[in-house]
Amino acid sequence: MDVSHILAPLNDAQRQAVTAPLKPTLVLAGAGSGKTRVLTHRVEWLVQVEGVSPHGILAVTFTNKAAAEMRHRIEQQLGLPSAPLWIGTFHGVCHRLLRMHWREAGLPQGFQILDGEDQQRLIKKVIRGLNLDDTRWVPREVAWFINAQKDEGLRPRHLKDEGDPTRRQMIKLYEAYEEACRRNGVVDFAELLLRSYEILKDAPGLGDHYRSRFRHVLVDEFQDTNTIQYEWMKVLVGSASVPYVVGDDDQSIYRWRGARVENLQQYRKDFRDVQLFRLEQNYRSTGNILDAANAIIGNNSGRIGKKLWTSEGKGSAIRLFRAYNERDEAEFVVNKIREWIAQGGNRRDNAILYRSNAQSRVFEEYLLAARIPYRVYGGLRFFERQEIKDALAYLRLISNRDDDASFERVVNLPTRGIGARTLEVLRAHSRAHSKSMWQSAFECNDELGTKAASCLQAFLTLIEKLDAETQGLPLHEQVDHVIQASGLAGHYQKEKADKGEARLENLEELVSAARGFEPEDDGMTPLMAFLSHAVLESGEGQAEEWEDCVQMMTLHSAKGLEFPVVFLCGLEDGLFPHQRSVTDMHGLEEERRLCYVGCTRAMRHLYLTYAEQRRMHGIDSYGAPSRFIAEVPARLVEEVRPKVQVSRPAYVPSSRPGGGYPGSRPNAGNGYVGGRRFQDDTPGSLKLGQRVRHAKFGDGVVLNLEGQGSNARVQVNFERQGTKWLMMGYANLQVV
DNA sequence: CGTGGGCGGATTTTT
DNA sequence: TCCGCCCACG
Repeated sequence: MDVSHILAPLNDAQRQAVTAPLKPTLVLAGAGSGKTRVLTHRVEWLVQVEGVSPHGILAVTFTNKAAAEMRHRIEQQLGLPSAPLWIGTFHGVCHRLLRMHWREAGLPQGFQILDGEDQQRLIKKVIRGLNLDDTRWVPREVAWFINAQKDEGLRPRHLKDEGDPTRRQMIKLYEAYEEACRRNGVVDFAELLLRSYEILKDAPGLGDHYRSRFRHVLVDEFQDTNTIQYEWMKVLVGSASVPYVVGDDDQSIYRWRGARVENLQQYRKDFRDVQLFRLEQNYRSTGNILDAANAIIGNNSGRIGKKLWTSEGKGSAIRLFRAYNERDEAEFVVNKIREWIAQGGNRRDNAILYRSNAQSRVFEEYLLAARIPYRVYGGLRFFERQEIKDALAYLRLISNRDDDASFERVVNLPTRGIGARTLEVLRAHSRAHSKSMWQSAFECNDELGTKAASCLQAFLTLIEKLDAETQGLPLHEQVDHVIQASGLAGHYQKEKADKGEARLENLEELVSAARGFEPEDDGMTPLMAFLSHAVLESGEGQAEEWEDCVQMMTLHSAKGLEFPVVFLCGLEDGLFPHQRSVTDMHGLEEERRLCYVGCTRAMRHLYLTYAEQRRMHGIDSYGAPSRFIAEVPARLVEEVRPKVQVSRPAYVPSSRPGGGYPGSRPNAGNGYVGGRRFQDDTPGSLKLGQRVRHAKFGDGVVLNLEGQGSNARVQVNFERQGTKWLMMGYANLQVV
């Protein structure tokens, strides 16, 4: 058989991985090394060369995007529909299993899925139901606890309070929450995995069935798997199937939400004789960028080990910009983007990456002022919008009357005279009798006033009516009818002009989404399938405009993407690495991986920027440059300072007093210090080298002075706090 | 029942 | 500083 078309587009390492013998495999795939290509070609290889039936292949990813991409590429390569293959996210695949085996899973046939927000609402309800103070028992934290347990595969019965009263209460809340979910016929995201794992493990015959069906299980982004995902995979692979996992320990950035890089190593122990392949040739970035990334990540311990290289050239230097403050930083970035566009580049070639969302605002302001279109990733997604969730709540109530979250959401939307008092009665009743709000609504009439009772009955009738009226209609007409007849459309029509209009447009968009929705085979009604789809795939870019925009996002959301020009911003200790991550080594190393991820997004140009002063949460802070800056070899870095005419070389040898930054490794020797213009008219009585005292920062030595009058600034190397720029007017420095 | 002002809290995010 | 939530008022 001629297999050249499978192998031709691959480099040597990729070819080894694609054609690997049929036994447990680990492909260590560096950033930009053609990971997806290897996965899809492996599938092709299995089918066309090894004669594996597509029916026997399962491929799992983390995001819908990755799953869609994989499906698309496999269809293209194989030239046939990928339907017989199971390709999906962990959650998607587990969901499918639970739909098919709802009986074994002990779920109602029409069970629905809670998204994070729904989950938190329900938890809040549970907290209040137990008469607990929800400032002491914060729903967010309780949700965190519960999810963390589920991610570890733990049920309340597995947990011990260890004599800790807080923990004991948390466990009780977990139990009560499980009970509430059962009553409402809902499952949260973590539950999809855990429940699915449990039935594969315990339901008679089920595990065997799937183990003999899926002889090949491929897992993408393996470094992001958490405990339950790994256990799930193991139970599915069993002893006879062939696992093929692809990942990169250096790109593990989700430890904080339960991901365990150790799973890579664990995998090598749990499966005997795992063959390891390394993909190290990078097709994305220039040599300098890779050298920088390699150097940074080299400071981490316990890596499996990998070094990216490219056959292309070195490319331009990595540009470092020291800004006075966050506005200066934004101005610099926007100017560089302007230049790029002026030279004929696309706006979308530019990505502004930052550690935390709060940083985006300043960039937005400057881009707005410069009239450069931009797009901020990670806002509310389509199916998470208020009006969409309202409409979905009606639809969910139609499919499952016991869904309390949905009930409470729309029972009085639009206003129909059902107030807090009425709801309190219902809640009390449903708590006391372990019934859903819907059931309680039928049984509470004598506990309510006649008016309240009749309003409530009207709502119940409305839902029944909507259900009856939409029976047999095509999905999009069902959606449309519910939006209209529930009064939602009218409600939003009344809202203030542009806001209400936007909401109505979104509701129309929801109808279009329903029109374009193609339900899968499984025994679900189209409506149920659509509702699950809405939760599981919250609709990144539902109404995505194909506009040429500057891209802005956190480092986390940048993973997997690439851009010709990358601005890695806010490189200050405390911000990146984040204050809350530097206390332990694991945290710091994860921040470093994040930095590595950021750098490796860049194809041609990488800018690193930091601000000496940054206003955040209304307070000015002075952060030292990120320690990661010092980890980039000096020979790769070129300092940019467009605001000041540099009349002397930017590099000042270490003879300079206090050179280097606190937190940087000794002898990192980067040439980014110095070079600032000295003023002839030194403000006040301060002189270079002068010892001064600051109320907060303590004693230090004046390194640099610049500006005049109210703009005068002084750089001081404090003994304890390191080097900082201060405004002369506010610093109130005393000469020692 | 809806809104406005006061209060507290503010990494990172997918499903 | 800014956003979201809660409560008090109209």
